[in-house]
Amino acid sequence: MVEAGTTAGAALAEAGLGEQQPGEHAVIAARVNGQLRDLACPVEAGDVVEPVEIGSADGRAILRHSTAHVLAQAVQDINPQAKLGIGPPVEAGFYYDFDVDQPFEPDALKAIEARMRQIVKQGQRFSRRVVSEGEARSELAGEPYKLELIGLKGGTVSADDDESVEVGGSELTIYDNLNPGTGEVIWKDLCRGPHLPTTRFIPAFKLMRSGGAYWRGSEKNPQLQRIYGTAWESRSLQDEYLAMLAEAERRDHRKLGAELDLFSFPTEIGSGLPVFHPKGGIIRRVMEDYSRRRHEEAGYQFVNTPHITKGELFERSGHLGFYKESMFSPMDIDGVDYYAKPMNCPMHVLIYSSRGRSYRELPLRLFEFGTVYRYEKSGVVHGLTRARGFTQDDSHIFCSPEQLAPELASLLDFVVGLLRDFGLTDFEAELSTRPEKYVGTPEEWAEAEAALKSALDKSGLPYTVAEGEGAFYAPKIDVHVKDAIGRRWQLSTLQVDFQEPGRFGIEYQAADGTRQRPYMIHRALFGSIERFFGILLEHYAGAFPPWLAPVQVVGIPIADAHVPYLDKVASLLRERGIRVEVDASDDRMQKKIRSAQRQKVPYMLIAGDEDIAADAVSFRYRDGTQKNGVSIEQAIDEIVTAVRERVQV
RNA sequence: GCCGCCUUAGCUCAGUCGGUUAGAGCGACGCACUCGUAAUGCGUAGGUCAUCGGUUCGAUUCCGAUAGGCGGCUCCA
Repeated sequence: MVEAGTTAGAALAEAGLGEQQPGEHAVIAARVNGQLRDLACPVEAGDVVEPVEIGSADGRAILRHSTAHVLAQAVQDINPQAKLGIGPPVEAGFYYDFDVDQPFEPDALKAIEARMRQIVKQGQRFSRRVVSEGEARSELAGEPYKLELIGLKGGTVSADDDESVEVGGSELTIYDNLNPGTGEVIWKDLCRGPHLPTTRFIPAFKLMRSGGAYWRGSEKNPQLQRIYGTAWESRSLQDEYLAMLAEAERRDHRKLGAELDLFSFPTEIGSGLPVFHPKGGIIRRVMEDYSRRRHEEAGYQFVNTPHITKGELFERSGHLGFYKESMFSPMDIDGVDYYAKPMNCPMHVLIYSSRGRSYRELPLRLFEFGTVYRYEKSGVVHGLTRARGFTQDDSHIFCSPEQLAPELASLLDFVVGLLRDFGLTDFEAELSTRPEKYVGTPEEWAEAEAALKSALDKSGLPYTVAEGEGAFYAPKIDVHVKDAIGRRWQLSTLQVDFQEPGRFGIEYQAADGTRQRPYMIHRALFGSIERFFGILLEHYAGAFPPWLAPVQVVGIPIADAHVPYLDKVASLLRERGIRVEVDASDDRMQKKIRSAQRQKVPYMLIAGDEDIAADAVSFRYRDGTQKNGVSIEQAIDEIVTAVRERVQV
């Protein structure tokens, strides 16, 4: 509670709430009656004023937003012709869009960054000024995009849009950047604010990259040039962030895939169409085998369907109506259009309807590793995570209405259990509910959403609700995982479908003799095998746990004479199902260790005279530790157990 | 699909302001060495400088198109 006639900053200072000096813990803004405000904002008697530290979520957003202004000023300094788009804070940074004649080149970013450092050093003051629409229009006459935003104000711009940082408040405001000595206006921008007190409050920032971006996010609009940057409350936190990015680059599955000889994308085959090499093939086969076994145990029945089909099938399912753009062009077979399938579900529905079905058969769970082809636009193809041909671990479950809730609950349990077995531990779910455009009745939706929600509640998974984000035919649960370096990936999806059973007119005969329409649940667990493979590869940085490692053991002889002994150990391991190689090349032993280490082989078994004399081997693990003189029997047991238990070592 | 950048040996990368024999390291192969926990030495092979077209006396180098890749945007049923 404060007195009248002062500012938020002064009120906080008087109350001894935080340091208003540049630095890692600086108070850089205030929350006045719950609203974020500049420290220079006047306050009234009775207002509740709270400090906003630069390191808080709000504080970082303000820091990054202010840094975006510094970027824009620097760009216009260097190129006065540049027109301003928008410049909001985003996750871990900020961007600013510009309309420029020449796109930015890497060297240009360096020059802009240098100019930004000068501006930061100068300590320009951010000063807020309320303007009328007419004033704003005349002051910003040279900024066509800003004028467009002014025209939109109160129209389509919602508080969630990036554009709201320019015009999101209840009144139009311009922020002037003032010379700290003379008070002269150096630069100005239409902006909602709030901002840092001065540019000196920016402790660390860096420009990251540039690229094209459609004005207001629509490909119908002209393309602007966007510059991305990041900013942090301290140099060390920025360094940490940059180190995380470097680590992500080190783990890039496209890079590891080539280094470890797992898969490739031959140009001759086509963009987005991977081939798996023997080592990648082993990992993939182990993944599939394990998944297959678990599905069998859970009561799934395995089916197989072809890769191409008459267009009629996808007309009936609705895909050709809604998703034709994402399908490969048809091929003409005897005068009929055939398509590569983008989804497996219509074929599974046909298996269901191949004969009459009884309620006694439900829930009927059909499962297939079904390869699908989707025409992804050329600019979006990305390694294994966004391919044009990939294999879904796809399942469709047909059940009666009363089976829906329990089936969903056990499905969710099954999904998470299997993901855990692959070493993922951090899950989050998202429930997407009825969108504006939907099919079916509100009652059906409410029932399905309630079933999904109760499944989530039972699972104990943390989840968020995404209102209106469901597919037009179904609400859904998406399961997200966090990987070893904290990145979130969307994997599994569960959808309750009202649409397709009706389109195909499928039925079952109920206990009372009536014909009923089953519910259908779509469920992909890995999503796509390829994508999941890529995610696991990055999660483990290529160092797969023994059960998944393509080569589980490498035998390394001290000298050639020890090769036969290791061959004998290897054949014992092979009998136990272990994938083992003996390195009989004429490299020196140190080199062999280095090679095995670089291939991220979980176990190196080394043998020389001492080991042979003791009927033993010596372990070297991936972390460089060693265990010498282990009896052959114990060594085999240790390895076999680790593989069976699916532990990481 | 759109904007920008890139493509030289299996991989990572030098290099050529347009000039005749395009280099290195790693990897592969061969020979010697027979070694106790992350690179032994020597040698050999390997390139239509992505593809096609243009400019030029001459193009890996400059220009254009195509393919593929990378970073963004849009998209991701």
